[in-house]
Amino acid sequence: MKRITIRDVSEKAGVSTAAVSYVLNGRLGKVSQDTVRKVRQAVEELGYIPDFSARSLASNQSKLIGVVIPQTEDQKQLLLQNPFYSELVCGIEARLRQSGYHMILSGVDKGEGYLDISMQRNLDGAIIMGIYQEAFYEELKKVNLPIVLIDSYIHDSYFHVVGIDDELGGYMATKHLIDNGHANIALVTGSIRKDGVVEKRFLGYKRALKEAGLFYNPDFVFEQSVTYEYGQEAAREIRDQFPQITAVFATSDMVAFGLLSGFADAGCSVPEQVSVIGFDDISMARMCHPPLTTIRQDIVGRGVMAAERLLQSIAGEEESTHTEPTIMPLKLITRDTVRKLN
Amino acid sequence: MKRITIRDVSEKAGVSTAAVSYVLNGRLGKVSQDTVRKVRQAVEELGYIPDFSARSLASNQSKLIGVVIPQTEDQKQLLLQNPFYSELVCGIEARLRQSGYHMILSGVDKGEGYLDISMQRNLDGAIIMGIYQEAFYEELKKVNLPIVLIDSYIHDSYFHVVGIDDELGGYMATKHLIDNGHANIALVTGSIRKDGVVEKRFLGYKRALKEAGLFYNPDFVFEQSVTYEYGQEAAREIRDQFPQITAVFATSDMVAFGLLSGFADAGCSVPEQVSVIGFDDISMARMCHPPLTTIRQDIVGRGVMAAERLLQSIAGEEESTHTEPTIMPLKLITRDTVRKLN
DNA sequence: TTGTAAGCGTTATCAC
DNA sequence: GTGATAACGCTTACAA
Repeated sequence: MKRITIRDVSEKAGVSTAAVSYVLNGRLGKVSQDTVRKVRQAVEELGYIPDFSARSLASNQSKLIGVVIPQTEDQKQLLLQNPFYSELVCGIEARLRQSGYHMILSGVDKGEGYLDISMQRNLDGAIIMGIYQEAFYEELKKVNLPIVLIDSYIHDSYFHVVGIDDELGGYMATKHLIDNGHANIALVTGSIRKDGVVEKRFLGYKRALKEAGLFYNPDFVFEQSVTYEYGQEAAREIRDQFPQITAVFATSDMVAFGLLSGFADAGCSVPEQVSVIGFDDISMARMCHPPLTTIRQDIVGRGVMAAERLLQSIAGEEESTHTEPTIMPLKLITRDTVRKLN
Repeated sequence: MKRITIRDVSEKAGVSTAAVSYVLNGRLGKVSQDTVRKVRQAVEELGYIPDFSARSLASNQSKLIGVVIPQTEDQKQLLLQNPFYSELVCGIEARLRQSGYHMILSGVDKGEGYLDISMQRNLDGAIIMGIYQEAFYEELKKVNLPIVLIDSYIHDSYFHVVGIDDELGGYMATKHLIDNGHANIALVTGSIRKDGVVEKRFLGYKRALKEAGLFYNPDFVFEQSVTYEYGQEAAREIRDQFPQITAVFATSDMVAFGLLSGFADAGCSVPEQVSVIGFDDISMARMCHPPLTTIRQDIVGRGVMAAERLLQSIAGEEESTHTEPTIMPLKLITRDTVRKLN
């Protein structure tokens, strides 16, 4: 298919290439109504499709957004199998497409940074999920690109952040358990890293405990990885070693599923013998058995919001809220895995 | 960050831009060892990063691959929440990145075609998942781009296809049920469209029945949509209207999950009172309760293979197998949802 | 308002 | 081998 260029259009319309470019870019103040009409018609008849590479080269804007998601531990694959990330991506893509942007979805190889791809592709912005080394963020700043961070508590006004109040979420979950009469509450979680989302949820857990006058028992926190398998394992441990535990807060739904399965295998029924509450409300949460009580964050909405903020930033609409993180709401979703005691 | 261009490099190295370009593109036959060394050093010192937009403009290759996945019915969001697609995407991305390609992930809006984006971005190739109208494929051909189709039984040698033997899969699933003593076997599925994967699975179902000398009862096929909700609904109907049914083959794991839940709600236990077999073996299949017996297709592997074939095609390594679909293997995964009768 | 033309960073074609 | 230099398709001063 031979490419139709702006020159072809200009000839057909009997105007200059500049005029065509103006019309195409909506700078309608610079051209007459008549020209607009002629150009539009020529574009239509010729089936003209602009070349974004050329546009990017000339104007330094690519309409391309980089979206980075974490990878599996072996660095071989994206963590897209984790519904949390795929839902986020759904939201992002939907919003971006709506504004004529496209998304380059990728992981970032260990060691290698993101500088290369962002320069190579002339990205207009980026959305970064997950947590990385300090150096990674430093490098990002050098590119001087609008960037939205998701899941990061980095304290740097350079970055836009779309987050949730993880501490509150942890508190809400634990409180719900307490409100239902539970006192011996375990926490099952991925590794608690300083300033990570998990730490915040952990803090919320402790706050709820404290507020209720309950003893915080470090033995009740099971910390390893955010996987289904670890949930299973933790369930086994809990049953074997701490029969007094009547409820557990999993800091991610994925882990909660593992718990459900682990408890079932141990012949311990949920919620009759042990209650479980998750975090995230991924779509699977309502599909598992029994349906999971959890703290919902509107993940897709968060993706949309991230894209939204990025787009705003690109458009230069840096409001006063520029540096303040956007905090998305949280909601307790009561389903069938928490039982009221007594 | 000021951009370092090939010109800066050429000056620093004391050679022409052409020489630099040669070195960068590995046309080492055209330059002396000495030049290569000088260029490499200058690139290193300057931290040169090529501009793919310029490269794309000049050479018509973008190192960009379009990946299309279906959207939700309201056309608002990608169907990435469906683990089948997200796993596929994982495989594709991993393989592409390994070869220095990037992926633009998008849906395609109804009515609108894919011609625009492929021309705009100068895509080097595309991987299309899902099934579309005939016209969509015709349009794709016009772009004259290597294309790999997943999940399509389009009979057109223009396209590369990476598929599975859906008919065989349907047969395997049904046969497994029959081998376990079941005779009244329901089929729960999305809509059976001519030449769609679902139809093939349906055909396999019938073949297994026939081969076993079993009566094919149209009342036993529940055809609507590939969703969890429909699975639930179908379970209810089956229980209410056809108590004689002892096993059901769901043409997708997602539907099978719905069945599991629906049966449980109806107080009908799986596999004691009714057996269920799914299709796909998405990662959730081993996580649900009870773990799902299903037909596994290596979804990630299929994504890798799709990318692989696309890359080959781009490199011009059209082997004799060019036009023949690549068929990925299928495997019965026996877990806990099928019970042996008697 | 409109058109001309100079880039943007590469690649690729030629002479040398 | 090497180095000018003309594309590639578009945007954008600047001039008319």
